[in-house]
Amino acid sequence: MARRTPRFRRRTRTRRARRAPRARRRGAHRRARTPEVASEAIRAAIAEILGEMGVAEAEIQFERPRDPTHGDVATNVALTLARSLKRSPREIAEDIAARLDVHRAGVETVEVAGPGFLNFRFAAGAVASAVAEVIESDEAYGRTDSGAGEDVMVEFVSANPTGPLHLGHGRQAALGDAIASLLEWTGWKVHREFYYNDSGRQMDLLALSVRARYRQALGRDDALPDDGYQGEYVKDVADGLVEEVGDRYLDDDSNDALDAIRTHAVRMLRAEQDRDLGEFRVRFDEYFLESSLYDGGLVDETIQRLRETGLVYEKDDATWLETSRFGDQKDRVMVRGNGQPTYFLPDVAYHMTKWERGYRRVINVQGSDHHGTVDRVRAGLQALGLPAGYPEYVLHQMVRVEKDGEEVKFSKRAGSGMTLRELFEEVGVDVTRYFFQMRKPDAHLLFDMDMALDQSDKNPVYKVQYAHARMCSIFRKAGLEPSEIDGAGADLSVLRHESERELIKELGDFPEIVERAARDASPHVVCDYLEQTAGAANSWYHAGNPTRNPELAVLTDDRTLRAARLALARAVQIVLRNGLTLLGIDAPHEMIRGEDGSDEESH
RNA sequence: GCGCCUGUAGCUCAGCUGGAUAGAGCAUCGGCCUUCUAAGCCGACGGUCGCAGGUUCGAGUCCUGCCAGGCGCGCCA
Repeated sequence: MARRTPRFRRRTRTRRARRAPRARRRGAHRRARTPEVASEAIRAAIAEILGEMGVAEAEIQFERPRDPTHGDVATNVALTLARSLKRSPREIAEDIAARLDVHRAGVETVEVAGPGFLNFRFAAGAVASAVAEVIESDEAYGRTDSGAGEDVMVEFVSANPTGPLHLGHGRQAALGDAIASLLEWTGWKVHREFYYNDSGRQMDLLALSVRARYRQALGRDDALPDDGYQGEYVKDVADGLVEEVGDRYLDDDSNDALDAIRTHAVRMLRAEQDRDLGEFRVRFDEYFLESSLYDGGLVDETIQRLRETGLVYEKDDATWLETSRFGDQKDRVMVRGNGQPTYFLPDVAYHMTKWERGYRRVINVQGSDHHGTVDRVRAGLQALGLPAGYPEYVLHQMVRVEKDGEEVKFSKRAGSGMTLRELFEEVGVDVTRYFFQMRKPDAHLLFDMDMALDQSDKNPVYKVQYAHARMCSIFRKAGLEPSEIDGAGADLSVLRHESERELIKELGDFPEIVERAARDASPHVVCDYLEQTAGAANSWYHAGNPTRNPELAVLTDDRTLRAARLALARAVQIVLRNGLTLLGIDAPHEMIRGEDGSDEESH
């Protein structure tokens, strides 16, 4: 299936990004920014009042209260000033509220609440302006330019070509791709890279395993090596070899023959991984081969450069690097007693190329079982003069699959855990991607097959997709293409029902959600947001049931309301679509229930 | 033994640089179909935030110690 996600190459500067300097934007808002203009007016008014009260400088933070009765936006500035002013926060808040010119601050009401919060409520028109902004920005809504076009590399998956991709790789593929997209959406120029460990002992073991299966396939009684690869796929690779070369290597134990077998195996397995990743809709800009480091002399060059630092020493026949000087728990061997380099050395050489290729920011997405290598690699790079925190790491915990309350463990084909393909063929690519993204990387992931196979709104993926499809169904009913709804002539201030206000404020949150998710490399933030927004959209949609509640229906006879509500539906559809697109998940115009558990969608 | 991650409702999880009565989904229970698709909506029930101290006007969030689980501690990758 081709990746339907449009690729936006141009970088867009939103109006908001242009208006607010980056530093202030980061600290200024907590949960929301709706609507920006209004918050800025309040900020200015409060700053002036604080000046009158003798406060030279104070950070005025806004947040969107969880409870709608607390208004549209609130600030805790009185609480933060309590200590320095030696007055109770409540008293300070009362003072500010009394001095505030409500009209000039652009709000309808201000209230002091709780321990000293100032709660503001906007006029309906101010809230609704977010709808116009969403529609106007369309595919660019949610994009910002805080990355300023700088280069960043995201390295992920990086599986050895020794077998099919398993679920850990799948989580990494989904996470890495989403993190890369988040960076693109926030103005970074992203390079997606996959590093292949195609040298070393595991490759030898693979070649020996294939050779054994190859000879078995030709009727010879041969045994797998002790630590050999057990999966069925090794037999497929061996069968492929038989097809290609017949019995050429049946009695040939030479290194040349083994090299040829290894090359064949790597080619086949890489092709299989590429197929799996392609169907999983993950693409890379570059595949970097470990073997190229050796071929290009970079491993030798790296050890040479390390020696020049004076941090290298010989002990027990091996060559060591003083990585403990840079925070590693102990020094590490670079070259073994037998003259072979350990994995550490090409790892350092590889990461050095990232720096030398110009990437001043690199994010490595890896399984947390590799966290032991983090300090080591960083130490090696620091020895060569690179900065201490380079590269950044996103380490994700393991995946567990449960079906009917029981853990699913085995895959005959892989000889171990379930493969990525087995999973997404059963539940669909959209569901698999979403489930891998909906938990923070730090957390263990329980993949609930029962929920994944459910095709109702209980399944969070479908809940979001249904909400999107519902908006599209309104457009169809109205006889309009989505793009025909531009909201231009609509009087949005008529959107004053509580469910509408809440929904609009949700939509206004999206750009900040994307910023935050990108900053924290946390796609799950987007998932949570989409589920919440989809829930608000579904509530609004159902509240407007034309039979039971005709006064809230979108397609009402009142032309003004109809135009405004169509615009809102359009804004909802845009935000849900943008969020899903960002996560690499389809935003179908119509949901069609599949017979076999796989979802079919029409567009 | 040392290091990293995790511990929040029956289950799966949010909770961003400490801020208002700790939130969501699932499950359970109770309402609601002449529909812009009920593949749904509305409501209720449910929590000593692992434990014990500390910092603070204020702690799920920060600090210390302990307990439990996962992962890692190789001249393996």
